[in-house]
Amino acid sequence: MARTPRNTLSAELIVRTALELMEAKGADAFSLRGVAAELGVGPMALYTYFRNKDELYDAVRDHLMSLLPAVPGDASWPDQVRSVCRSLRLLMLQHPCLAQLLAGRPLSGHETARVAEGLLGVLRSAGFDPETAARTHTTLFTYVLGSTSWEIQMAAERRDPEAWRRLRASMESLSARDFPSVVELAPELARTTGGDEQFDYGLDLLLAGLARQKELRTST
Amino acid sequence: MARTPRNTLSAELIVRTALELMEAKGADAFSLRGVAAELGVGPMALYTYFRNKDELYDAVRDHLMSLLPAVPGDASWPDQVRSVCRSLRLLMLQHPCLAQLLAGRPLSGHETARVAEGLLGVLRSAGFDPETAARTHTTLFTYVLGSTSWEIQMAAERRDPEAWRRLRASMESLSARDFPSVVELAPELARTTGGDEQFDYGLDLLLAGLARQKELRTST
DNA sequence: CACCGTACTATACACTGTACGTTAGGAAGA
DNA sequence: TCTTCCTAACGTACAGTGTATAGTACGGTG
Repeated sequence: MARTPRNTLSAELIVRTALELMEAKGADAFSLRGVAAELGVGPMALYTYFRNKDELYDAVRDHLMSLLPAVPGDASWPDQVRSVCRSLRLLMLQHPCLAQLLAGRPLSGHETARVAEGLLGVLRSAGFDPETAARTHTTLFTYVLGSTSWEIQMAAERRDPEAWRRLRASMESLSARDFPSVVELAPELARTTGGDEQFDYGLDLLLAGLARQKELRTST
Repeated sequence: MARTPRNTLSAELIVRTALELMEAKGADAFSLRGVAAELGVGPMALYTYFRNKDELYDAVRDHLMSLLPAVPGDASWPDQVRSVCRSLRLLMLQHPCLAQLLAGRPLSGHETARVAEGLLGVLRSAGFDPETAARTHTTLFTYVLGSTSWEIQMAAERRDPEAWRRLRASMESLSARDFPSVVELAPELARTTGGDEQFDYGLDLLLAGLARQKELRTST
């Protein structure tokens, strides 16, 4: 009788289960014991495949990153940049835990290099010099990360009635004397927190700045 | 004999102590019991002043935000925007835990409204319409947040020798066939991760995009 | 002086990640 | 076939965590 069946686990299975739990309950409510229980296994069984919790985090992150689509080859470079940035944002929106995984742990591994590769390739082909390409890549990447993380967090806020009530209350308690602009623009601020238009607005600002910089370079 | 001296605590003292611990050991290694021990008090004593850990987090965040300087009145609007963004970045660099506090919890409270107020005031004075001002504010804010969080995280990485070694190793194991651009631009990427120039580069892109957009609006 | 609210303590519970030592299933060698 | 060894999974244990609950003593007010 198979009291302790062997090879029921695998790194891939653990990662999949961990991802499910994170998506169901959020990345912070995730625990090793939780995923072990889900797999019907003791907590220590996971340590056969991962040295610690952080390593499992990284594996989940890399798995998610591997879902990123390739850069479309037939498009202008601004459209290619847009595509890469939107893909990353979309992936973060579909898997909200990804934001926390990207923010909380340093990147490493091949999958994260794929994002960089796509973007850097586009920029280099567009004629940017190495330093500018690297700087631009970092700028775009951090913009997507910050902007989308913020969006996700705000969306989560809106879903929790208690937190949402508090936020509204603290907004309305602001005196128009001390915070005239915030009070005046409250409806616009609420409307521009997240969404495709907001994301594209910032992205287009960056691209417009890039285009202008490119003009200046080539004209001299 | 004063076995249980009264009024030794206060919300402000707790916040100060919590901040010290966070800065010394990082925001994630912070615990209520640690603060209590530092204050020579039982863990539950803190619950007189804060309903839970998150509320203490928020109090620390608001305290840090109150350290932000006012917007300089005598400057062009792009310089004013630059000043606000740089101030926030500087504060985050001086208090690395602030990045985690801003990312992990929703904003609320008057102190966070102050940042918004400064930026929104500048943009409104510069002639931006309400919607554009709100959109621009969100874009700038999320850029500063994302960019500086990233910078802080990378700097922390570099300080930990073990993590740093791993990062280098995983970078060098990338094949030049699969990741030509990443491999080619590795030195530039390492150099452009963080620093004032990198931050200003992205900020200037955004400002250039804004300037161009402003031209287009006024010309029509 | 009696009283009561408030500031703090003590105890306890349900969690967490993980170090350590043990056990049993499968494969390989004699 | 029997022995041996490796390793996947187990169980136990420990030092933490946040916090619910109940108890206690001080300080100001009647």
